[in-house]
Amino acid sequence: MPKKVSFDKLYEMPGHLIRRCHQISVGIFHDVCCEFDMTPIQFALMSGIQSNPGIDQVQLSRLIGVDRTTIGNVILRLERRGELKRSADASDRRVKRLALTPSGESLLSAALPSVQEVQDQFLAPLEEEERVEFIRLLSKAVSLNNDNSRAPTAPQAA
Amino acid sequence: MPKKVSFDKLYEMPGHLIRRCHQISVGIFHDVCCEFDMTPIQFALMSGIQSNPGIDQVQLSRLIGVDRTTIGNVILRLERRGELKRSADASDRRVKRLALTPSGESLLSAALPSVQEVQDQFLAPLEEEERVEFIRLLSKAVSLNNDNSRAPTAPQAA
DNA sequence: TATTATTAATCAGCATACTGATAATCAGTA
DNA sequence: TACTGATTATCAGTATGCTGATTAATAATA
Repeated sequence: MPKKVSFDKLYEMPGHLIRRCHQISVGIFHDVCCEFDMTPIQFALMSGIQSNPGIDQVQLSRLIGVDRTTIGNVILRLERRGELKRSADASDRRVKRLALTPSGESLLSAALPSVQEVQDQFLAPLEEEERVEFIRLLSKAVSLNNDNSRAPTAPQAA
Repeated sequence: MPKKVSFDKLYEMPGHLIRRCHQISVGIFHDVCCEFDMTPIQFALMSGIQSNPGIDQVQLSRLIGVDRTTIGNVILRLERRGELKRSADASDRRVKRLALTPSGESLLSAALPSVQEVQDQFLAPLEEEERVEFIRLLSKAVSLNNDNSRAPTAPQAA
């Protein structure tokens, strides 16, 4: 079969490999955490709220690196499920402050070991030293490309 | 502000870091390739078809690691734009074979240098040795986790 | 031949992720 | 005070990525 330059290089392109890693990581998450009926982004969002109760949507989106429009929809779903509550800010009527409900707190605590298990399972095929280096390189790529991101993180809120 | 275990570890979790990398990679793609009005997955899909003209949707989805339902929608959009054509297989009426149109071939060729530039830009913050190691670790994580993936690749078609 | 199993493509539905625009509100200034 | 600019949340629209189900066609078998 004919082969062209564009496809020969696809399997070596960081963009393609990262998309596949993301796909795999999300797949493992759903396998391991299926009993909690939760998505990776919902876990991140609830973690951010738990650590910063009363945070608003914009600050939360900067904390975990999720687009502010996207986060609005995620919050809506979690609010409907009763895992968090929105309340109007007293001095600024634009702001809606976020806090977990007791149900949300329980869910987050219950899911945490499984979420850790997801990370371990993803890294399992790598050698111990490779795991450390992989995380270091991912962190470096993320932090040094942060300004190029569509939803840059600004974790000063935490 | 209070901090909890779940959030302390988020920034070190491969799942979170990979999601952010993906977000950044896609963001750079759209910045650099905006003139081509194309998405990363559309590029991958067109590359796969160019290298395997006449491939069907299932084989293509296994080649580039995209869910078969998702790929149907991407193909539909590219067909409407005139970048590819679907034609019924003669001996198996279930199968629809895919091929790029001249317009699709031109688009792919024109975009290739920019797509390469996306990869370079993403890797730019890393040292030369780190880039090689990063790609090696990404490849290893992808290939050894392939069976855990929701859309495992099976590149025997290429 | 008739039945069963498998496969390719599609459909409905949901969630993430973005763009660009808008409404409401707040802060700073002429 | 009135105006301007910035900010928070939201809306409409589009694309990727999945689940589970369905339809049509093929392949394998009793």
